[in-house]
Amino acid sequence: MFALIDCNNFYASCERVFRPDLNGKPVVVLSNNDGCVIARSNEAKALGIPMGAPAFEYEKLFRQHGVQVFSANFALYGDMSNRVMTILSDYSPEMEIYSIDECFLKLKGFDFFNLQSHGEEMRYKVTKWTGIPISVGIAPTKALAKVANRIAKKYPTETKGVYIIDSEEKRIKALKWLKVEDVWGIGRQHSKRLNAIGVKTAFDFTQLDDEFVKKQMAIVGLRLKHDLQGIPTLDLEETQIKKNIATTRSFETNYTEYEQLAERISTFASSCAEKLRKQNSCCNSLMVFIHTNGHRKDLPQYSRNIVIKLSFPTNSSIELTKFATQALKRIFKQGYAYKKAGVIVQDFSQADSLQQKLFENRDERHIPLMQSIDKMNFLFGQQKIRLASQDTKRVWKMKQQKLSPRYTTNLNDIITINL
DNA sequence: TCTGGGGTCCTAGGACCC
DNA sequence: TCTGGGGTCCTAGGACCC
Repeated sequence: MFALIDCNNFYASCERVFRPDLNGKPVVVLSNNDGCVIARSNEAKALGIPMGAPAFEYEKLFRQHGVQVFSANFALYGDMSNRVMTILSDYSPEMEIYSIDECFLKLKGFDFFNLQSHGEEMRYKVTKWTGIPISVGIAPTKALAKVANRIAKKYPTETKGVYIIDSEEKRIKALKWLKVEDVWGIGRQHSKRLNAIGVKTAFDFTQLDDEFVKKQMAIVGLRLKHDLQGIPTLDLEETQIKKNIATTRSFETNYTEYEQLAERISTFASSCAEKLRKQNSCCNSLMVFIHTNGHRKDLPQYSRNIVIKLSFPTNSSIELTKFATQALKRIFKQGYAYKKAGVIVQDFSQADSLQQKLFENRDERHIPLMQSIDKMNFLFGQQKIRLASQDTKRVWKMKQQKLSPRYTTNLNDIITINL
């Protein structure tokens, strides 16, 4: 059996942990730059605020209904996630952290366990120790565990937040209840096509012919179908090491000058380098992209990306910044109002087993230098040591008007309790 | 005026090899 | 008029996830 544990309205719940006065009130969390709604409490969902809603379009509604609005506080959410995952890791030796607020547990050898009470205990302990409410779905396959989780979340009182699919009757009942567009792995495109041929529920989907599913949705779709039929096809995935690393941002205002973009690109490249070093990888290729604001039909549009093959694998901030700046030079065009840019590094090799090249002009001195920088930044706070090409005067700022304190990661922000 | 940021996997098709 | 048969590797683009 697999368990899928999912935090309810995760970001909104994190904000509430330290603001219990917000319980029962509508809460939304916005994306970077306070752009879109990326998390909603149940009360906010009930007001009809959709996922991804542009904040400026909903300002009036927020005010009318006293919706509590927060800027994304990823320092807080990341730390809360670690706490939740650490607790859950005690409930099975095999765990896959699927996203910031979700994990799978493999319950192999749990035949003599009462899974219902096992799930209820997880739920009790996580809520008690972190303040985050969770839902638990348990089933013979991952895709069915996802379905079970949905039921647990939808009917918290009836299920006590834990639902188990452990019989054929329950499986069929659950699949007939679930709309095909809500199935994990079936997105907008596929559900449109499926709906068109009369496939409305997850159950309808499992009744389709294998060949047909494979033709329409490739091998991924077929695996999903089998998993939903109760034939375990998807197993826990262990990959911890990322295959791509990106740092990209939208700007609060438009940038028109090369120098402004060059500073951003330098910062993004050195952030990618830092993330590479964290997972002990070097990259062999790098992409830089810039584009104007696609929503502004009144402005001339320009969008380009460029991929640079590096002559040697590296994770040095200095090297990557140099390559990224060269790349930017080749795609930058004067006369446009740029709104977004980013750096993506790809094609990794392991940092400690690099292939030596005959004409490699890699500077070995960067290795201890980067180690020292990382160490100092860890000790003295993020970004204390930066490259001169980065924003040393802290000119650049993200729009974050409703940022909550970093309650759990910054001593200055720790809460005070008056007894 | 204001519209996020990060990932994964798969497939088709082109370029190339012998 | 007729023009083989088998591979590999790479990339762009599509679909999906949270």
